[in-house]
Amino acid sequence: MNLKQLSHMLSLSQTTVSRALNGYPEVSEETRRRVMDAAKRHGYRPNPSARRLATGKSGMIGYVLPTGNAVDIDPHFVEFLSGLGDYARAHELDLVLSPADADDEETTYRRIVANRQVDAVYVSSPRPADRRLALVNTLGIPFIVHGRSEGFDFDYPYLDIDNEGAFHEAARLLLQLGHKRLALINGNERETFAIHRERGMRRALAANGLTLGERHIRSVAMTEENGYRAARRLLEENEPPTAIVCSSLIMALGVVRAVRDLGLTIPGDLSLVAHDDVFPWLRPENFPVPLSTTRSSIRLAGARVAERLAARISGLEEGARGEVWPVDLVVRGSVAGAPS
Amino acid sequence: MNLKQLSHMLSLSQTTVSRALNGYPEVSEETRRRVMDAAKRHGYRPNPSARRLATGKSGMIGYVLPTGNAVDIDPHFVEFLSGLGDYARAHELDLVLSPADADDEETTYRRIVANRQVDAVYVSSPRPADRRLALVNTLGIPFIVHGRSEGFDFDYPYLDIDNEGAFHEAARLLLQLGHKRLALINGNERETFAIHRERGMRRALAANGLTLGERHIRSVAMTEENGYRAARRLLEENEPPTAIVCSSLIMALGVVRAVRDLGLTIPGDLSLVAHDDVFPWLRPENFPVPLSTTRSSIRLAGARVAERLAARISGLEEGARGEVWPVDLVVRGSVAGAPS
DNA sequence: CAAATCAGCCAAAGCGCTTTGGAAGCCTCT
DNA sequence: AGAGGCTTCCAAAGCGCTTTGGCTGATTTG
Repeated sequence: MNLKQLSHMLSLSQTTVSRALNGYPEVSEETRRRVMDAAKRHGYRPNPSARRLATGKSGMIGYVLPTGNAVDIDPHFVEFLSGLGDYARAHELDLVLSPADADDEETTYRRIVANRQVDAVYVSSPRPADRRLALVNTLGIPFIVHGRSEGFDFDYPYLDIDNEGAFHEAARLLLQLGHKRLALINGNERETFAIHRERGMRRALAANGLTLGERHIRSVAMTEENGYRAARRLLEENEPPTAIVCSSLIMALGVVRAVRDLGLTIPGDLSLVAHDDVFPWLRPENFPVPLSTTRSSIRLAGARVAERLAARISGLEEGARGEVWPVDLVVRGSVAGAPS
Repeated sequence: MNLKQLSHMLSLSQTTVSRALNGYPEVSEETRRRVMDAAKRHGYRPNPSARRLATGKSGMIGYVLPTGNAVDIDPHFVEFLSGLGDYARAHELDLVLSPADADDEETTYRRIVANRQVDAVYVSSPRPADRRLALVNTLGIPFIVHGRSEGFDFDYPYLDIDNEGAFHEAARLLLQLGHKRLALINGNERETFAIHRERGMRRALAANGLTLGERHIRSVAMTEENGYRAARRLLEENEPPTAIVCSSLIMALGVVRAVRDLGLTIPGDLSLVAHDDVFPWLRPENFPVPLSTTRSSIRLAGARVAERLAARISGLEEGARGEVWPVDLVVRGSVAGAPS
């Protein structure tokens, strides 16, 4: 059932039917009703390919997926996706994943924009002065950044959580408990979120006249193994930290294992706080010692990004609005006063 | 730069240029070379929307993503996706995720097929007599199932691992070590993979004149918490199992925690084997006691599914070919002889 | 009362590609 | 020399939508 057939049944022109369906004003209310009715009854659905060719709009949002042998998509992605899907489902938006060589995403961005394959894109895990942002900004496709970049002379729309504030609060709590030697096990130091977290922690320390020594900060990919290694290195030093803040629950698993291996205890010998993106399959309250966390649901962020993308596509949202979500600090058993 | 302009520059018809580019025989080699050359030089890329409208082919593969508030996409998905991306990138295939209400995926399947949005789809986590299979089979779109279903009167193309064989081997090993009371912590019992695993284990037990009691099998969603709860229930019984086989590494985390909480040890009091889908962020060799596993890379499966989908789209693969991958049994420190 | 306005509809021209149904030119064969 | 067969190209008809530029008849305006 296509437009031609439908308009023929109604003894109307394709023009009128099309306009009736798309809510244009130059069609009488009665006619519109007739058309809408017939369309529903016959299950008419405009062919998206044809519509796309005519309008250039695809009804899909895009994401350039970095891939490669050495590239692992991390599990945060799937939670974000869940949220995105929650919103997209309700609005019949589809998501297009365009796999790209992790070393050359630019070509792929250019392709999907030139081909008008998607109406908008989102960019995630940005770095300072991330070239992808500059690119999508000049390409002129609606976009939203999940996270933030820095060092640009233009503004851009984003959704981020207050990573600096979160880690500032976490560190402040530990300091109040009397800890003097804090350490940070961070994510990839080239990503902005990691920079912000470090900054928040340094700020808290500075306020107490302390600093974060070079040796007390580790930046690694967020795996259990890396968490373990980082923790061992830290804890086997001369003056080991009495508190660790850690950028992910998965790394925290490794930290807990290291602590055990060394015959230490949490929170007796070490206080631990980790960031929790709220995975359904791994919860901080179920750690051997319930884990204190800075918590922010990445899934909710996904839904919000989808919502804003939809708004930008339809012109409801404009400009470079940035949105920063506060982060909860949830205190559980893994923190205690500094050992004397 | 579109076809019209290009053909104009070359003083050729659009027909000829199109045919030259698409490798049709009715064009002289010299002309083809000229055309190819000019196309490359001017960076001509056919507009996919137009091509799609004309041919009905989209160059994309589809996946219907079940969503909903109570629905969690599990982290296996992202690993599978990585593999799929690895292949798709090299072949300029895009992936379309169509979020659907988890209770009604059918509507979405019908939509993407009717709209010709994708050239092929894959279906994952099938259940016995899964309606999605019957649907895509009758809808006539090329597809591949990741996993298997059962109870149909038709065959279908799939890629699966030998879940039954894997768990049979795992159980056999434990039996050889003298264990008599085995337990299974399985995934959702309604999915075929879980059924196969249970079957494999029962077969090994039966060969030794043993059975898997109702109380010694748990089927739950694969989270750390569920692993913990299942293990506690099992281990707090009168005659607790001396060995557990577990369907995922994430649940195994919970099992390990339960064992610790109860003051037991691995492998002294309990031998443990788990299935490992090969996550980069959580490795069995890094468990407190290195974990024995049945191992199969879900990422490689993703790449293979993409490859076969591409083959089916281009007509290179036909029929209902099923492919079953063997699973490695990797023995590490978490298994030992049964306690006396 | 003629002119101007307006609501409501339509025919046709795109969008950029593929594919059908020739046609021209050149050989070969009888 | 004419018929038949290749090779190589082309014009034009789609694919199914949106949108431009009218056209008609009824209503308002000066």
